[in-house]
Amino acid sequence: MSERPLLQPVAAPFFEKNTLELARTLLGCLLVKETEEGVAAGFIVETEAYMGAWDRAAHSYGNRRTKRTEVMFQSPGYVYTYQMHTHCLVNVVSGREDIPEAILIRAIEPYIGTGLMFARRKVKEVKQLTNGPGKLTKALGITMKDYGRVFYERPLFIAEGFKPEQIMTGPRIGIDNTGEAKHYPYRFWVKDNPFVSRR
DNA sequence: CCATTGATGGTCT
DNA sequence: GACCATCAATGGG
Repeated sequence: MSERPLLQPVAAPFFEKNTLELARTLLGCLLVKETEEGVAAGFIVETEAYMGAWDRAAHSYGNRRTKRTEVMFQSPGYVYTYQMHTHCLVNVVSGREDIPEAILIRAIEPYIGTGLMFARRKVKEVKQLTNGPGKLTKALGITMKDYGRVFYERPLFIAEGFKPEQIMTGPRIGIDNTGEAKHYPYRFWVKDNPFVSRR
């Protein structure tokens, strides 16, 4: 009998894809966080691509390099966390080194550690646990301390999941003041999944 | 069910 | 001091 752990991180080359392709590929994959409290994981069901230097909605627009965006210039697979108001949001760094692209994880479907998620979120309905980018980080225990980790190693990693039947595409959420970029169809989600943040 | 609004704190100029 | 890749509470249909 195999004693291999149930959840195994993907290998680093998994992230070596065109950013828009990776944003689609991440749908259905597991996002896993291991802490002292236990393991929590969910299937990614909604993502948004941020296309770096020429995308006005990206933090790295114009190759802007600051303490916050620094990790976006790393090789693909790095963890980019940043704070929005009182919430921590998590991104997968994409694009080769010095190409500052990233993919925001906007929603997951709880799979493992639902009890732990409820303890962290204090909501009543399962749906409310992880149907938004600030909600899922709190449910999984992802914080600014995860900035600069890599998604192909523990304790915060991507693992294989399911293959979505149908993927939907549309404009990104909450980026009204970015001119042309507002209309780019860089948001991806699993069709009819109840945990997608908006329909 | 949906739309609106106020609270919120770190980052960057 | 402005700007947000948000959330939860509220009030109406």
